[in-house]
Amino acid sequence: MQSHALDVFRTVARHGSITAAARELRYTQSAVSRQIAALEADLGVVLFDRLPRGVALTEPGRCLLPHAEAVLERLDTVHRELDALRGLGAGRLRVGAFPTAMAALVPRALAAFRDAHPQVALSLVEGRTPALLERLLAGDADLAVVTAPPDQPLDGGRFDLRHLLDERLLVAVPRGHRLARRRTVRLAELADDSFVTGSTGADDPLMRAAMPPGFRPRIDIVAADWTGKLGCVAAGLGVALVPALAVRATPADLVLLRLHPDDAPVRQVYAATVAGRHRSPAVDRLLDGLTAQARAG
Amino acid sequence: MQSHALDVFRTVARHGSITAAARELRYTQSAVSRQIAALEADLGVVLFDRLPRGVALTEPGRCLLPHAEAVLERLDTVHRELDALRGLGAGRLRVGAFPTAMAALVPRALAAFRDAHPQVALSLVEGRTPALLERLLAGDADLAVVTAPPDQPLDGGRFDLRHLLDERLLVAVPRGHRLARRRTVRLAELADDSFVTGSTGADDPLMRAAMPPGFRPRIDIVAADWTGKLGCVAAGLGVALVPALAVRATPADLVLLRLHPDDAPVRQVYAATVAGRHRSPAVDRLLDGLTAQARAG
DNA sequence: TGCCTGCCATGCTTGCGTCGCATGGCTGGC
DNA sequence: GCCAGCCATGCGACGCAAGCATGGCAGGCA
Repeated sequence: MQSHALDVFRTVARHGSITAAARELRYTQSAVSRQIAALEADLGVVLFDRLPRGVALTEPGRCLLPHAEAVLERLDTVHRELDALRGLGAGRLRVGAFPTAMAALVPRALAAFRDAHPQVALSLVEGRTPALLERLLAGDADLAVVTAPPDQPLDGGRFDLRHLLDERLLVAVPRGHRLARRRTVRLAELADDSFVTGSTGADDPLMRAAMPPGFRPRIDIVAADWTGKLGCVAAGLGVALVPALAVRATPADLVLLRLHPDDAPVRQVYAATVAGRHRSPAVDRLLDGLTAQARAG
Repeated sequence: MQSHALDVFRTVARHGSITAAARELRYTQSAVSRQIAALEADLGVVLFDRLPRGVALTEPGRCLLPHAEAVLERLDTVHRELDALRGLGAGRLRVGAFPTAMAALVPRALAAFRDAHPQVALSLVEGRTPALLERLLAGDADLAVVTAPPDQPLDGGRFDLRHLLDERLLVAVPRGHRLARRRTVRLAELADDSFVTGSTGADDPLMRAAMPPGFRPRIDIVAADWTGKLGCVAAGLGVALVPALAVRATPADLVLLRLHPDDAPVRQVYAATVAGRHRSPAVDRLLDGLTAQARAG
């Protein structure tokens, strides 16, 4: 006896008509009639009385119906559970992350994910938050690790946002710098220092986020990546604002100072997916991994 | 997906070997191999890792196994319950009967049936023949004990009619009545007697059935049930026509006389089911019980 | 190292099962 | 009486299931 026959039986019972069930199931009436007859022969009972207009469940038919429904429901559960497992046994996971999240947080979470689910193909794209969100909406990414300065909150309606952490800004100064012994420093105390940034002036997101009104830093050096920036700082060519996420270990030739809370609004870091879209088990699993990684620091 | 495949899957999982499962299931190894492969293709997951010596359940395979067992167990339950229905181990039997058949014939047959098949749930509804037949057609009753006067034969085409007995009419007279010593009496001999009936005159089905043309009985007393009617007769207030079925025992203060065959057309009593409809074993068994009870008088 | 056995996968072939189309029979409504 | 609705069934085509035969791989033993 096959579960398909039980589905047909259930549909006929619901409609009280072989012809109507055949219509719904996209069969001819004759095929359904024969399927019911075969099921009756298999079970050795008559399941329906054939009336002039339709069919009526017999006692054995009434006995079978709840069982049929239970079996079909169970098989639905099977399919759902295997779908969930399948999502982690194969497939792809396309991730985007903003630059400083790519220093440690995201790579570590991805490495753990790959250890657990080696069959899932991973890809990681770096970008700035606005571009990453576009990728999400376009379906080119499954998940993006993004950040938002306090003055530019993310659109909570179009995205599901999982808060990962609040990111602090640090100041990198060379070990011999006059402020090297401090723990916390104010921006005003750096007014005479040259800043090493990723881009010139107001274009740099870090500088813009940290900039109180009227403060105009001197920028003599622009370096694209953190190796270059921190190298310049260590050589005494200037100081730099550094997101905590970008620091995997404190280099021996640098000192990292905290910015005073009044000078450095805290950036919030989220893992974003598109609201209302099916989320694969892999995405769910990576979300959990990122959350754990953020907690572990 | 068919339940047979689940049984094969379960057997392979138990043995940890396709070849051993094939042996138990009386298939070749190749057939079982292909059935597992088909199930895997159907579900979109790998259920077994193929080892040099046998097979091992994968994660999806381990997920499916308890579900497979539950579905197969459920289907076993289906088979058992339907077997029980087929063999009278369960189910319901809904019976209807016309009033005088409920005095002794039908209750006795039902009592015997319940003694033999206590798991079958019984219900009994009293009604007049036309209403009972409607209940049959509507599927609200499985069997009805009905009667038909000779001038109103039942529709033999829509119903299967099992003839149970021909019901005779008797005359109840008080023990001191002038005709009490007789065995048989003619209606004309009762012309001067007052009749006790269930309703006035021509409305009473018994009076109408027994009434020869031109015979106009005097009706002084109307009593609804047989206790009342026979009580009045015993008290000498009149005589009454009594269906043989209504008499469970001859009361000590009454004499029951037969009506002469020319005066009393015999009513036929049938057990009716709907023609062309599946008849459950319970119905068949009750038909036999009613027949036996009718013969036993 | 070579041979043998165990075990699963797969090609080829045959018979069975399923289903569409066409048709027949019955019932109920107009 | 005719028509429509509805279920059952014959015929034929196609797909599926399973046996036989064979291939490939791994492990054990002489």
